[in-house]
Amino acid sequence: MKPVAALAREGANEADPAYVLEDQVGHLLRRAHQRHAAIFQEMIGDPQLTPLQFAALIKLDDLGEVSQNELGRRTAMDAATMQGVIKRLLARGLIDRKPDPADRRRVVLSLTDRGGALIAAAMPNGHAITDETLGDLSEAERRSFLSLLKRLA
Amino acid sequence: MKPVAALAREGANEADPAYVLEDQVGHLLRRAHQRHAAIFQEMIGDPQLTPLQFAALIKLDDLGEVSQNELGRRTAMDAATMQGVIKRLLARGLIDRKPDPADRRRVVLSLTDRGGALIAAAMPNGHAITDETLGDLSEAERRSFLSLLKRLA
DNA sequence: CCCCCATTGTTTGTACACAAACGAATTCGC
DNA sequence: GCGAATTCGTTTGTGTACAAACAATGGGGG
Repeated sequence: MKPVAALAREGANEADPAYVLEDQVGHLLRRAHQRHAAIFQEMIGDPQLTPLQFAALIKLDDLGEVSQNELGRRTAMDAATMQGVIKRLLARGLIDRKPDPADRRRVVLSLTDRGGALIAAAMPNGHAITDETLGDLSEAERRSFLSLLKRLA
Repeated sequence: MKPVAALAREGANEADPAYVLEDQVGHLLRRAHQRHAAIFQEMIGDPQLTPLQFAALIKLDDLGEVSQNELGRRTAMDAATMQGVIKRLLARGLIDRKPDPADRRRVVLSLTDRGGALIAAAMPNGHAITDETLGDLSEAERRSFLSLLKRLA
């Protein structure tokens, strides 16, 4: 069968643009994200630590004590995803968890000493990962790219 | 405990840059990708069709008959991920699958009529999704962003 | 011709990602 | 106060994403 894309280009409406997978934002975002994840895993220094876990630890360090949902909002993870991340961080003793006396629905999360030590050690790697991900872009290109990317995110 | 980030800023090395999660490429890529996935699901027109499945169908239409691994390479999916995608497309009767007579390790994939009809119907939505994802960027900004993003992917 | 090596597709295990539904607790409107 | 709506954390189910190990097949070099 002849490609639909080709048929469309021959069809009545000559304005039908071709759909080239490699040019679609979604596909490019997915690939760039994949590449970043690979770089992260290679450079973060702790094979068990994932990008989401690192993000959660960083934000926890930033905020001090927070509830689980609040931390999820700050790191752009939904509540169900947060479950798994928190479970694994607890299992490794990187965070603590206690009930909130003022609101019995909530749990309060905080960084343990181990967690603090881990992010202190990993933070330079985090910068290196960002640098490596940006690849061969110049300083001006990096600023421009990040500023545009922020408007999409 | 005081944030490690703050400690670093007070520490011996004043050049230690702050690690602001919201400014990291990885985090922004992840959020942009999430947003795109949400837009895709809302606008593609078929609630069952995912971005990966659509990409596989498009590439299959493009290439005609291909092996599973080859299709995976062209769509940036690894072999294990491809398994699941192919299984679901087969279950919906959107693609066909037959052994390659010339190489008994391979299976040859091809689009069914149903699959062809689906992508013909969905392709305009695909363009609309790309447009929506790019949001309020101007034409010049879109070109610039896509060109930079390609260099990262 | 045969052994080594690469490739193909599969399975298993771990980790995101989100919808949907849930019970429990809190807050808000009146 | 008090009933409705909201929020919190959890579970289940589906779908990426990839490492690692596997059997079967194919190709190439000696």
